[in-house]
Amino acid sequence: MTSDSPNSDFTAIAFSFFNEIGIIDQLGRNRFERVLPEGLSIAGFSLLNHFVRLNKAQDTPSHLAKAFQVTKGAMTNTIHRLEALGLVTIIADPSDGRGKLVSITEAGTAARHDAIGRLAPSLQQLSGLIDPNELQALLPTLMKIRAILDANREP
Amino acid sequence: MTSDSPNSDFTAIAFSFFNEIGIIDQLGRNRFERVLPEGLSIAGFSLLNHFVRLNKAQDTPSHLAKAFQVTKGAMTNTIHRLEALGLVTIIADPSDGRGKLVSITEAGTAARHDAIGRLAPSLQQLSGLIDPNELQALLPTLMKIRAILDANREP
DNA sequence: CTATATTGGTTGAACGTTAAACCAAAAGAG
DNA sequence: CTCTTTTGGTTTAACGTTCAACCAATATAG
Repeated sequence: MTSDSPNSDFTAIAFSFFNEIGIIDQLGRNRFERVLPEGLSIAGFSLLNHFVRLNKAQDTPSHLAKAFQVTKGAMTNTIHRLEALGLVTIIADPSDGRGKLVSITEAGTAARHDAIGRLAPSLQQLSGLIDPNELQALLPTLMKIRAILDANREP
Repeated sequence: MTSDSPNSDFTAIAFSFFNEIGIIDQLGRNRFERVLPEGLSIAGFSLLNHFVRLNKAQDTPSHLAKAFQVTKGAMTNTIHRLEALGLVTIIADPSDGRGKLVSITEAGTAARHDAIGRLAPSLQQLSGLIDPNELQALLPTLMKIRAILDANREP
C-alpha cells in the first residue's frame, strides 16, 4: 500500500503536507504574536528585522512587497502602521515622483531589539523540545518547495 | 560553522523555518483558494472533506473546532457560511440543550467532490515539480513539530 | 510630440482568523 | 436542593491579508 498508484498518492501527501504547514503557521504565528510588544505584528517585526539584518538604510514599498511576497496593499498597511508607531519614516522618492522611500527610525531599531529579547524565551523553550538538526534538515526542501510554488502561481 | 554555538544557532534556524512555513502557507492557500468553487473557502472545503473522509454523519461544532485547532468563533463562522450555501445543516442536539449537530448535505458531498476535481490539475502540476518522496519525508518531522507547538502554547 | 502602456502606491470591500465578553444549559460541590 | 463552575455556542471588534478599482507619474511606441 506504500507504493501503489504513485500519482493519486501525491494528492494525499500534498493534502497532509499543506495541512501541517497551515497548522504550524497558525500555532507559530500565534505563539510569537502574543509575546511581541503591544501594537507590533509579525508583519511589522519582519519589516524592521529586514532593515537591520540587511543593513539597509531605506527601501521602497514595492520592493518590500516583492521581498515579502505580499500584495502592495498589504505592504501599504504594514508600513503605515509602523509609521503611526514612529518605528519607520516614509518620504517621497526624490528621483521618482510616484515612489516612496521607507526608513527605519531609531525607535524602530530599538523596538526590533526589544522584540528579539521578548522572543528569546519562547525560542529557548522550543530549542529544548525540537532537535535543531532535525529542524535544519527540513530547510532545504522547504526552500525548494517555496521557490517552486512562487515560480508557479495560478495554473 | 555547522556545530558552533548550538543555542544561538537555533534562533536563526527557527526564524528561517517559520519564515518558510509562512510563505508556503500563503502561496499554497492562495493557489488552492482561487480554483475552489465560488464561495467555498479552504476552511469550508476542509470541513466538508472531514465529513467524507471520516465518513461521519454528524459532528458538534466544538469537536470540529478542536479537530481543526481553531477557535469556537472561527468554527461558528465556517459552519454558518456553509449552511448558507446549503452544504451543511445545523440542528439542535437532542441530548444536550446547549449543543448543535452539524451534518453534511447531499449538495455538500457533491460540492466536495467537485472541489476535488478542480484541485486535481493544480496538484497534478505540483506532482511534476516536487518529488513526492521528498515531500513525504518531511511529514513525520512536521507532524512532530505541530504536536509540540500544540502541546506547548503560550510560555 | 503625443498617445498608450506600465509602474508605484492607496483605498475599500470581503474573508478567515483571534480574543474577549456574553448567554444558556449542564455538571459538580456543599 | 442550591450554588458555583464548566461547557457549547454566538457575537463584536480588530488584525492581516487578497483582490480589484483607482490615480498619478514614468516609460514606451508611433
